[in-house]
Amino acid sequence: MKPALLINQVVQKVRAEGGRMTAQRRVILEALVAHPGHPTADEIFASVRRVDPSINLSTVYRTLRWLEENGFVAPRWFEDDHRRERFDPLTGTHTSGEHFHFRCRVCNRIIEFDEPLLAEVCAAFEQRSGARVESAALVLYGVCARCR
Amino acid sequence: MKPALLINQVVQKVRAEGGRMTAQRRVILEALVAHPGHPTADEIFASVRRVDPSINLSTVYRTLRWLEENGFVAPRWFEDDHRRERFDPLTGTHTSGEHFHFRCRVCNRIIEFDEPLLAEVCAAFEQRSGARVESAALVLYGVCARCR
DNA sequence: AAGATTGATGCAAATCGTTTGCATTTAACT
DNA sequence: AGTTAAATGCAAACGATTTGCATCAATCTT
Ligand SMILES: [Mn+2]
Ligand SMILES: [Mn+2]
Ligand SMILES: [Zn+2]
Ligand SMILES: [Zn+2]
Repeated sequence: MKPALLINQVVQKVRAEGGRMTAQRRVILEALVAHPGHPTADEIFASVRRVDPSINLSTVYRTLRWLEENGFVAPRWFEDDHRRERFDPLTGTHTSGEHFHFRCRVCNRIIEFDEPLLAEVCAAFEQRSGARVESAALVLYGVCARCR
Repeated sequence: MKPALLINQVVQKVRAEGGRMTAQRRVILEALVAHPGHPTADEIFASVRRVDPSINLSTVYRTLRWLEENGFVAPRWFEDDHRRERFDPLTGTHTSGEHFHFRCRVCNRIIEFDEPLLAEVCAAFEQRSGARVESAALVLYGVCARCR
């Protein structure tokens, strides 16, 4: 999905809800999709401020929450600063399905990956425990290829 | 590892560091190992308060941090209240190695499990990406057998 | 056993990321 | 252009955790 398409989708959803497409929402959305990796609210805030210096951090949060509730971004937490929420635009290669993350302890880069084996892990647990597994969060930590 | 043994180990480590084994530390440690699941700081606080009503929450935190730094408990976060830290006493069946968690969305129970397949998931990612994987956090979410 | 030493405690205040209430602005409808 | 209510900016509140500091008490010294 191209960024432009994403914006159109968002416009559509906003209208469908009787909402309004404001300049702030547009700018935040652009900053989000332009951002590599998984930015925090204040990374987006800093980025957006360069375009519109009068924008407020609470607007950034409100917009991100709205995007989250409407399935455009997913919230993520990683063990090192587990307290700071990160936002994962569901617009890249991994749009639709689940995907997983590797975080480099040296450069903090996050690498996304998919892994069919994980479905088997879930299936094995379901069978063993009798539970129904609905979603899975997997984060690997280590040192990325570049940092070795 | 039996709770009593754990306490001895802690005493040993405390002394080795020139620290002091206080009544508070003992009570907190007992509350922690007695607690099923993965308690939060204020669950432990509440539990400890019944034994020693004059104990302070900051003492609970300081003790938990010390236990964490010394490898007696591991910090955990789960997606629903991701902001509240939970403490995992490394004293049960899964003491030494990594283990993983399933969290029931209905009763919030946490089930621990181990899964050899996960080593393969890591190996596959290492090979594909050139990264070195040092640890993995996997949490499954769904509905447990009891709640279905 | 009493005193000295200093690590740990209790308390209150600070911190930090995020949320909320409210007066004001403004997008979208008429 | 005028009306309506959704969204904004601002400041204050929030909740979990941390910190500074005076006091207490576990362990060491005598
Ligand atoms: Mn991602
Ligand atoms: Mn556990
Ligand atoms: Zn790296
Ligand atoms: Zn359940």
